[in-house]
Amino acid sequence: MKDVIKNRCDHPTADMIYESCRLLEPNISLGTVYRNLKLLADEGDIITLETSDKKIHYDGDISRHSHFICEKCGKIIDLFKPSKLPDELTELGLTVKGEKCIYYGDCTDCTIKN
Amino acid sequence: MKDVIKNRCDHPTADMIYESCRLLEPNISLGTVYRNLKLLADEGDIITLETSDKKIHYDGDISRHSHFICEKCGKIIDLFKPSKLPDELTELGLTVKGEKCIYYGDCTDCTIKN
DNA sequence: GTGTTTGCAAACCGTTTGCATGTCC
DNA sequence: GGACATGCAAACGGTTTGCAAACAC
Repeated sequence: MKDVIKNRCDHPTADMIYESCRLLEPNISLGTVYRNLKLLADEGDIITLETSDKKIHYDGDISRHSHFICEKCGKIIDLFKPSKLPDELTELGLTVKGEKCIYYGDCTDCTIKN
Repeated sequence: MKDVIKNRCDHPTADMIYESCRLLEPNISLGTVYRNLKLLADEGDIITLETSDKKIHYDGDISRHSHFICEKCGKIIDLFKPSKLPDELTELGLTVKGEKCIYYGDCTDCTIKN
C-alpha cells in the first residue's frame, strides 16, 4: 500500500490508489484504503494536498517541495527548487513544515487555450 | 449577501455565512447561500480557500495577499506583505493569480502548547 | 407575459465508521 | 487465546441540484 503510493510520481486521489491496489489485491476494500491513507498521513509518510475538486490528493514524496495547482484543469505540478519563504511568516512566528505551500493559478496549457 | 462577506475580516465557511445572513433575512435558505457564493467566486468577487477541514472557506478581500493555515487548529492567517514568488513558476510558464498561495504549518499558539 | 431568483428537500459523492470476520503471533 | 488488520455496508456531512413558487421588469 505504501509502495503503491511511493512508486508513482503523480498525486493520486484515494480512488485512484484504490484502483491501483485492486490490480495487486483484487479484494481490497475502499475503507481499508482510506484507513491506511489516513494512517500514513498521520505518521508523516505521505503528504495530503487540498485541491478545489473536493478530493484529497496524496503525495508519496515527502521531500521539501511545494506545489502548483491549476484552478482551471486541476493539474498539480511539483516545484522542487527551494524557494525563499516570506519574512512575514517568521515575523508572525509561523513555521511552515517541509515547505508545504500551494500556489494557485493557470497552467501553460490552460493559458494557451484561452 | 456580498456585503455580508465583504464586511467581515475573517474567512467564513458557507454555514457561517448562512448564519450571518439569517440574522438579516431569516428565511434565506442554505441552497441560496451556496448558489450565490459560487456565483461570486466564479465572477472573482470573492476568493475560495481549500483547507483540510473539508469545508470551503471564503475571503471577501480579493486584494493581493496570501494565506497561512495551521494544520493543527485550522486557523487562517492573512499575509499581506507581497512576497517574491519562486522563479521556478515563471520558468515553467505558470501564472499565480492575485498571489494566491497557501502555506501550511503550525501557528504560534499550537507551537507553544506542545 | 418572460426571465431570473428563491426556498425547500432530496440527491450527490468523497470520506468515515461500526461491526463481524479473518489473520498473525 | 489476544491484538490487530480487513471487507463490507451503512452512515456522515458539506455541497449541489431539481422543481415549484415568488419576484422583477
